[in-house]
Amino acid sequence: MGRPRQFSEERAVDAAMRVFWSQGYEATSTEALCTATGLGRSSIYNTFHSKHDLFARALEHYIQLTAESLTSVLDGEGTVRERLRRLLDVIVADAVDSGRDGCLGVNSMIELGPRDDAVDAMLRKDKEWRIALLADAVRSGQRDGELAAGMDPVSVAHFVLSVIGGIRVAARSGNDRAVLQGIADVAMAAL
Amino acid sequence: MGRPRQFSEERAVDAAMRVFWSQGYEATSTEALCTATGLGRSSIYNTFHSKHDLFARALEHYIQLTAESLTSVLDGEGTVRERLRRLLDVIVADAVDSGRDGCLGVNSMIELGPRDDAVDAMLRKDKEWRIALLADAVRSGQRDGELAAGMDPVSVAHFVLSVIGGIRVAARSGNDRAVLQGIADVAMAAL
DNA sequence: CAAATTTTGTACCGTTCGATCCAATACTGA
DNA sequence: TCAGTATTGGATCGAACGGTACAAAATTTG
Repeated sequence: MGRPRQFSEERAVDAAMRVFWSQGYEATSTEALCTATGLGRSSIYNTFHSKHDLFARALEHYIQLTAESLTSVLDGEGTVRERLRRLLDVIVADAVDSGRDGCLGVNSMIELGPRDDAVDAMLRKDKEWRIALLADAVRSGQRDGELAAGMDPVSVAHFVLSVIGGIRVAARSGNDRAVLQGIADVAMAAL
Repeated sequence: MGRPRQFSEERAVDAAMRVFWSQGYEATSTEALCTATGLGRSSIYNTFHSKHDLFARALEHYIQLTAESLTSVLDGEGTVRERLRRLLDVIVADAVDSGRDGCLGVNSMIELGPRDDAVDAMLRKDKEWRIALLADAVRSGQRDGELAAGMDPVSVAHFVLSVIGGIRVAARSGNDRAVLQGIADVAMAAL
């Protein structure tokens, strides 16, 4: 009962995510969120309670999107090395697509991680999950004799995540596709 | 002539650098800068003209410090591979020392790069300089037959910078020394 | 010593921030 | 049809922001 909503909550979260992504948390005003989502202040506060809560929703949405992308690549066809290669290619392609926005996860960890426990916990949990997924892939590649057995799978997982982070920072620094692709190429030589 | 300063400009810039480093630009209030530097508002604005200008000074100071560190490692003893290894070790050690502060350069590029031309230009110029230095080192290693000749030196340079960025992001994400060291170890396998 | 000059501390400026209040609006269910 | 309920737009809140004005204080120079 009551007056029905004139907007889609999911669409609003998605629009908010994009603004936070390109401008950062502090630099995004509530008015900017109103313009981007098309909602009025009342609707935003009535639905999401605060700027911080809306940001958490947006970040969760982003984490879910990228998680799906990661699993779909790692569950794909081919050897583990081929799949890791494809993972980096996807990262490069995404980085080129999103221009200088970089990665919302990395951006948020840097801007808010050290002083926002809620955000920190979300990103930490997601990171642990990705490390486990990558480490599993590495272990399976090592079992098949396809990846060097001497390396610690968890370290390799951290390395891959670190290279991904580095590529996204490089993208936000304005490097072009060739540079990002070159980084991915060299990184693959380590595996 | 006139009343003499009661503070050291250099010390003030250094103190400001540390606050910006750990809190970020937007999240650092002018009052926080007063407390950290020990100066009053008047002294800050009389000397540095604006928060943004003070930040530029602080960032320049940081860039200079890290540039000195980079040259001192790359100009050191040993093979190129040994020096690159030592470079990553220094990065890891610094990252552990500065705790979750990460790298002011990376932090600033992410927070301000896309919307602050002055900051963007400073960081871009510094990056180009570091790429050139690293690429030179790689080329010299390749001439001596000590590094694989097949790789593009500039790509390798970007890779190293990217790994450094990744390590610093990982540090700001709260990873401990063992994780950071593991990333450096795997990265060295690519060279 | 006094005029000139610069720094310093304090009070304050206008603006913008995130957030709230409230009446008008648009629905549901009895 | 109308009481009840939730959403909406608009006005507005107090706090905090970056920055300024101004006079007292502390020097140098003549």
